[in-house]
Amino acid sequence: MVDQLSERQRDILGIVVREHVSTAKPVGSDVVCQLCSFGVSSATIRNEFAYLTETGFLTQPYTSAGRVPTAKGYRYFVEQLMEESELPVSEQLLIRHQFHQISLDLDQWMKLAAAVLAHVSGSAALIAAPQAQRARFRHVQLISISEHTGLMILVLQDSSVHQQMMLFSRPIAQEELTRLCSKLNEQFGNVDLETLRAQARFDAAEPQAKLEAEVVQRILELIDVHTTMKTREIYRDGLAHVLRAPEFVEIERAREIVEVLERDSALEAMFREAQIANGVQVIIGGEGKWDEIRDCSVILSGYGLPGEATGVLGVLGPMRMPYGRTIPAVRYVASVMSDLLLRLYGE
Amino acid sequence: MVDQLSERQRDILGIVVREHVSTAKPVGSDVVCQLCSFGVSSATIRNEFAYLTETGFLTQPYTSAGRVPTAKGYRYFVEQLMEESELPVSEQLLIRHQFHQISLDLDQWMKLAAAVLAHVSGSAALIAAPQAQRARFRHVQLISISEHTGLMILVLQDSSVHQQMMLFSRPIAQEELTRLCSKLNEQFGNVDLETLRAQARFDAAEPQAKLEAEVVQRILELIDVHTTMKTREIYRDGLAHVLRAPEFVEIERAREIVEVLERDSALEAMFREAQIANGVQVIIGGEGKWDEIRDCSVILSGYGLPGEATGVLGVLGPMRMPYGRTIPAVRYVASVMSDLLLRLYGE
DNA sequence: CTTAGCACTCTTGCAATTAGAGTGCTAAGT
DNA sequence: ACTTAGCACTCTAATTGCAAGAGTGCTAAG
Repeated sequence: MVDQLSERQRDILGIVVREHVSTAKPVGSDVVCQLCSFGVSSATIRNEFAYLTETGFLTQPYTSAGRVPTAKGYRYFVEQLMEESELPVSEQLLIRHQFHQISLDLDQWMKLAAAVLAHVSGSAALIAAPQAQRARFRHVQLISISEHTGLMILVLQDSSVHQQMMLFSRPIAQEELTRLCSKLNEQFGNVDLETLRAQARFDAAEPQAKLEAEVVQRILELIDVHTTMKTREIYRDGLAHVLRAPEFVEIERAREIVEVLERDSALEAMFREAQIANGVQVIIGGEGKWDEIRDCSVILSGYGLPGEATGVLGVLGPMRMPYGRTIPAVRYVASVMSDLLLRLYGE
Repeated sequence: MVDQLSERQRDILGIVVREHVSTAKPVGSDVVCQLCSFGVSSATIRNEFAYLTETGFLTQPYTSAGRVPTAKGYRYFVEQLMEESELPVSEQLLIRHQFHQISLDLDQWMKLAAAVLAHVSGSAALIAAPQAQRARFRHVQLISISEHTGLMILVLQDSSVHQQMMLFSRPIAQEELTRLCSKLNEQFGNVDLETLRAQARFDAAEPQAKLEAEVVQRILELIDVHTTMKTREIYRDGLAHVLRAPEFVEIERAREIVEVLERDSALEAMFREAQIANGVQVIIGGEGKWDEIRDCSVILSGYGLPGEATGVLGVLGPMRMPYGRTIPAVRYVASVMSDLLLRLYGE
């Protein structure tokens, strides 16, 4: 990315990107000529085109067609040329308002966030639930369902609630479960995960408290699952939007994208990168790593409370995307979600 | 549907359906002629074609092409002609095994059910979480998050767990919350919903127990939401499968379907019907009611414990669908889910 | 360095043609 | 009265050719 572009080349690249984004067609030299402010002829533009094509910022779909930006071209545009246009304040307020309308519920928020993001971006929206980096025990409750089954409810320090069924090897009454829970809640009240783990090992050695040992075991398992970010819920919306883009008229391409969007593991791979980087992350054309989305771009942003609980949200759309509008939109929704989480998890 | 078809007409219709399902192309008279057992010429078949077309079981995509079954044709096939071929026992066992592999967790089961259904049917799988017809209180827990916020966890008789954040108008400590919960749990232990509702009205009149009144209020709200089936979670999988069908090469059609599959409300409308009927329900070509899926079929089945908690699952695919295989598949997965729920909710 | 001019390339759209599939009808056969 | 061979007819799908147009690359002159 050491290529130095002249002022004019930058301008031309910018024009080509903007024009191509809005028309979806290759951009010819005289179109640029008419749009650009410096008075030069289309022949000059053509010379510059030749250079930009040689250096990999543009391509031609076929010999002697207009030019189309490459992934490298878009990248340059996003990093150097683009100017972001914030969401209009009225829309910002509308969004914030919608979140405050609904109840204080993470699940609802996630769905709304996906819907809002899909709406403002016109692309497919993705959002992964926030996840704690390190989890601490807060509360456990065991509820007897039948003689041999119970429902365990676990609340962690980050306010996440987890539930799991348990099968008991002997009949156990609610009273015994309640007693056990009181004990555990008191005992583990503000204990570190490591301490808890040590405790578990200790308990396992003592055969008399079989039930307790098992419950503790389960608690640890759930915490592990919660922390490894393998299983977090991914919310999607506006999937149909991407099928609107002309680059997906051939159903094959469209199916490929839908398959990626459906496969949690594929998305997690991208999310992982974005969660580490801070700020908005733009993946253009799969960046060589994800061939299935070679003509898509993904705009992601982490959100949440760093160190406490963080998630990832963003959009996936055609590479030919209005970055200048979409990036601020993603950033804004991320900030709204962060604010909400701050309220939810307490200060 | 009073049309009487002769033995031979039925046979021909069956052949056309089966052939069209496997080739996706209009079926000509001599193809049928070669496939049918009774020795008649293609001219005779053509005469029968004319009748079947007139009575609305078949159509021609254009004058002088082969015949294609109409929705009515498929309907007749499904109800009278089709013979179901059960899933091979090996596959049945494999499926059951998969469910027993994973932990005793409804959410996991739903995801797996969707995946399995998508896999065996080769279409898009849909599954709505089971929902209680009438809900009874079982347990409530309030956990202090910060001075002014608390997390309410509500467990109903059907083992469903609900959570909601609460904002307090005055600082409240965990002790007070715990005390309140104990009281409520004892008081409402096995109380009917109606009694609870009456209680709430009574409480509202007494100003001194503001917190308690609000908690009870929230509990009732959650139960309402849980029972109205407006909000239950819908799991999807194998969405990309339907884009494989040749009827969706024109992206427009494909987008329409994806839009329907994405919109919860659209699916709920269909689910509602299937939940009432028992056994497997087949909706062919939208049945005049849902134009967006005019060339799709939906196969649905209720599952769960009637009177206790029931859900709906099924698949959506092109109208040209191997009903004889798909219907048993849906039925089988529904039965597996019912068995699992029986275990989960206790006998 | 810029630009006018021009030949060249490639797509796109349109029309005409052909081959083939499959029908519908008629008239003859059983 | 049902069946069937025969045949004209219709419509699609694939191929071809052609003309228009867009846009380029190159060259030579400003």
